[in-house]
Amino acid sequence: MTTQASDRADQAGKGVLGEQSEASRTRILRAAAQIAAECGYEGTTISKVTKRSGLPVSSVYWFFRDKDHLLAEVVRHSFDEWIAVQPTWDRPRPGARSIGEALRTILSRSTASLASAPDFLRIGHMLLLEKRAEEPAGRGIFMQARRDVEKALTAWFGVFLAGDARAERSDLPRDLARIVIAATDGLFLAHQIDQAGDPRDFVDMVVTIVEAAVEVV
Amino acid sequence: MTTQASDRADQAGKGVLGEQSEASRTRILRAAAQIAAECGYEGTTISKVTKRSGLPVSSVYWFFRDKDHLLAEVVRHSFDEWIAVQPTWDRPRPGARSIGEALRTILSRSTASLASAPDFLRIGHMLLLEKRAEEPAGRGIFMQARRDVEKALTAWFGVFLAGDARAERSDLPRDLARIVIAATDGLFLAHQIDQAGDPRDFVDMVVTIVEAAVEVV
DNA sequence: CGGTCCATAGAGCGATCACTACAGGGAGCA
DNA sequence: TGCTCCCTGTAGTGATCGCTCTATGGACCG
Repeated sequence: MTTQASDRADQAGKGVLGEQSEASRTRILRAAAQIAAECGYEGTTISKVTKRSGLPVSSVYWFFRDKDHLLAEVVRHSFDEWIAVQPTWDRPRPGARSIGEALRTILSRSTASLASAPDFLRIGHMLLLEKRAEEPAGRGIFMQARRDVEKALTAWFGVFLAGDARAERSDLPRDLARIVIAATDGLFLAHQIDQAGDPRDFVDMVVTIVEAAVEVV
Repeated sequence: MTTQASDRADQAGKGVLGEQSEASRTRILRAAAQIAAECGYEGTTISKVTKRSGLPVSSVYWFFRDKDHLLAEVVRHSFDEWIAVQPTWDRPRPGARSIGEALRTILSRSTASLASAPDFLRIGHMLLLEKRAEEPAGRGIFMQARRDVEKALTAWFGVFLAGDARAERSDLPRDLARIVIAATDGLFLAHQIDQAGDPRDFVDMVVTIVEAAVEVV
């Protein structure tokens, strides 16, 4: 899941855009992300994007094929920004003693960034909730990102539990990964209501749940 | 949280509509619920509603003030339908021995109906995800419904834990209620991707989590 | 039969939608 | 100076949006 070239750059055959060009493209993406967060998928109009970005409609269609591809790139761009600041899930931190401690370290950073720039998560959830006939391009991108995260989390749990007696149940790491993701989804949604909720409480909750789940199983 | 009279019935001063009238109103609500599930809030257009319901636009505006109030009534109607088939949360079932067993009984019925008619949950989640300036009427209705459920769940846990040593921590029942709600949200969302997932697995998961949480705290 | 009210039918309003066409400006190179 | 290419500016397309208007069919009451 890495950033691919835009529609325009694809046609030009180069992955590199000029400074001005890149800046304009990013301004459009940011404006679209904000508006999608406020008005939803269908509520995001090209007119609003041009007003907020300050760029004309022709610039939007210069960089992006149509509205659908614009929003797909918003999801991709936002997810790439998020994943770039994540700690590596490849293996447990060397100093970690318990699974709870290790998980807490990672989740603290993940949720902190989730609270600051969750556009891909917000828009992705919107796209998951709609079951329309012709699915938007952004939906596929979000689902792929989700699968990647689940895979990484599963691997992380797998490595951590290696040598453990419970490792015999081969689907335990995957179940734990799904619990973490589902808990993140549910509490991200709860956060939309109760903005005052402390992210650390959220982390405590998830860690408690996972520790307990490992204990019980 | 009970069904209120519609805009039209309000003006007429009577809560009762004729047979034909009630049937038409319900057809419009059902059509709007389906379309909102497919296309989202802004994607729900009066034109689509008239096509699917078979009733003309004038009938829609006869029963509902505008699009916003129509969708608010969809949320209310769907939630009322759901709550009507729920078991009472007032007190634990007499025969239940453990909190896990009691919770399992209730959650089994709740999730079974969630899988069949979750329109209010789906639309409600959409409304929660959007943080627009002027909030839709349906959002307030959904949040009130949510608070009612949290309250009932909190009371249920409170009664169940009465006399327990842990009852000293007065916010434990509320925390448990929020865990159940967040887990339901998260796994409802996961269900949108993996339609094949067995609801019973879902119940097992939540029960395990709550049992563990009670144990650990 | 005429009067009243409910619900439906359908035309049409101005505004906005996604998107296109095309001209023009500015930086680089000659 | 003139040519080229990238990006911007503006005007406009037909379609559809939410919503209003007026007319009408049918049930009930006299």
